Amino acid sequence: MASVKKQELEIIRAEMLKKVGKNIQLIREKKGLSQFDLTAKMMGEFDVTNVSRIESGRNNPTLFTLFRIAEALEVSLSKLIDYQTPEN
Amino acid sequence: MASVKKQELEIIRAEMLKKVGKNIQLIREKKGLSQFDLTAKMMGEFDVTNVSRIESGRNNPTLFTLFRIAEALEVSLSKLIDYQTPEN
DNA sequence: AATTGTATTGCCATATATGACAATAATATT
DNA sequence: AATATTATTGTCATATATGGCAATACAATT
Repeated sequence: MASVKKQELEIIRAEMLKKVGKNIQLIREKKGLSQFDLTAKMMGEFDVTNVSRIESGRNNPTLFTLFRIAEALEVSLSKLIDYQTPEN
Repeated sequence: MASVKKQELEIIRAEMLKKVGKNIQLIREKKGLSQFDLTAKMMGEFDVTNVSRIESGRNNPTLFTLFRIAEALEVSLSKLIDYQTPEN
């Protein structure tokens, strides 16, 4: 596993971030919340621009950020990042 | 929720990180792997010292780091960070 | 006690997530 | 079309996760 090429790793990373981001966006929209609404429900401060960047896979959020988003969306952390590596 | 005090937020964060870290450690040990073994199974490079810091809750790992750990431990991401906010 | 494997801690450098704000784009809604 | 709401993108500053390495601590075994 550690032998994955750097280029390849970047692709895996991008794909995963995009997938989880999309999932977050889906859950948010299902709840009828705007990105701003979400930040308003989050514990502590969170800038709305970062929601956009996370949902589009541009940012690689920290566990604590994911935790706060999950809380605000009233779903479990597991549900939020529900992701399985695609089978080959 | 955004009205949580900064001090309080810090406590919630620390508690969550510690819990998830313990969970990771538990899964790793159940698989009979040392921290070093884990890094060896991870995609790309990962420094062993950071495993220690994550497991003890000192670090706030990124989603991609959690993803790589999950892969190496052969569990789903959801399982890895399986965490529920304690009921009041 | 000595050795060996494992884990923790400290330090520094680099990369990047986030805060903050402005500008632009995209999407309703009227 | 005009306006309002929402989302995206850019830039800069700050905080911190990670890479890398050394030193120390801890645990188990002999």
